[in-house]
Amino acid sequence: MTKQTIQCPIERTLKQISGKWKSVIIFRLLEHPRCRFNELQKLIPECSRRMLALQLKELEHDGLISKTVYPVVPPKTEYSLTERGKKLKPVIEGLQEWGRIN
Amino acid sequence: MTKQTIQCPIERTLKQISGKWKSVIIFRLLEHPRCRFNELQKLIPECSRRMLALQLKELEHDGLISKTVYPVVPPKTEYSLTERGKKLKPVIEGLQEWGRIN
DNA sequence: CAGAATCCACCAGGATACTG
DNA sequence: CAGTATCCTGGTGGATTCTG
Repeated sequence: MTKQTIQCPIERTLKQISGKWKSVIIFRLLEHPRCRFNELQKLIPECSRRMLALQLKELEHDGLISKTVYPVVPPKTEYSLTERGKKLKPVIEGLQEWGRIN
Repeated sequence: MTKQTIQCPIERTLKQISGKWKSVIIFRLLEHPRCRFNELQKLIPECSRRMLALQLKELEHDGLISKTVYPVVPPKTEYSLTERGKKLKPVIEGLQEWGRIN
């Protein structure tokens, strides 16, 4: 988990979404709800498997996404945004929009 | 400057505002336009002078803030948001708001 | 006052290999 | 398939000192 400093709300938000791949993961999950691990991998090929796992774990810990594990062989998991995570939509779109026109 | 990866607009935005202190600096400059170096220091006491200087330099390089240097002794500088930087206001407020209620 | 320079510790993250 | 485990390196950021 990232370092401990004084926390104003902006910082808390950024801590939760600005991990190296978090914003992209959230963005992908907004357009592709219910993604499997490997699907996310393909959607974000520059992100290593290790990093993807780490970031997903943090996002889950922060309650932004939830993981469903199907007890089948071979393993199958699905990731989706929680309600809390979905509330980020306008914010993420704001970031997207500003980045697009600037 | 931060590392080079594939750039979707969100990432570009986050790169520019999510340096360790950048969002806070921007936030402070939204409420306190035209701040001197030491004033910012006092507004963000947990940020070291070194870091403040580095972050300000990057923000300036990215065209989010501008620096005015008055040719006086002792030195006097003032930092303020550029137009481009000011456009971040709704985004920053979105981050702030989400962090506040979540 | 407003920084720049230097030194150093730590850890984020890549590459690779292994597993239930 | 969906992850761990381990090893290793470059970069981030703190502390301190110097300067125009």
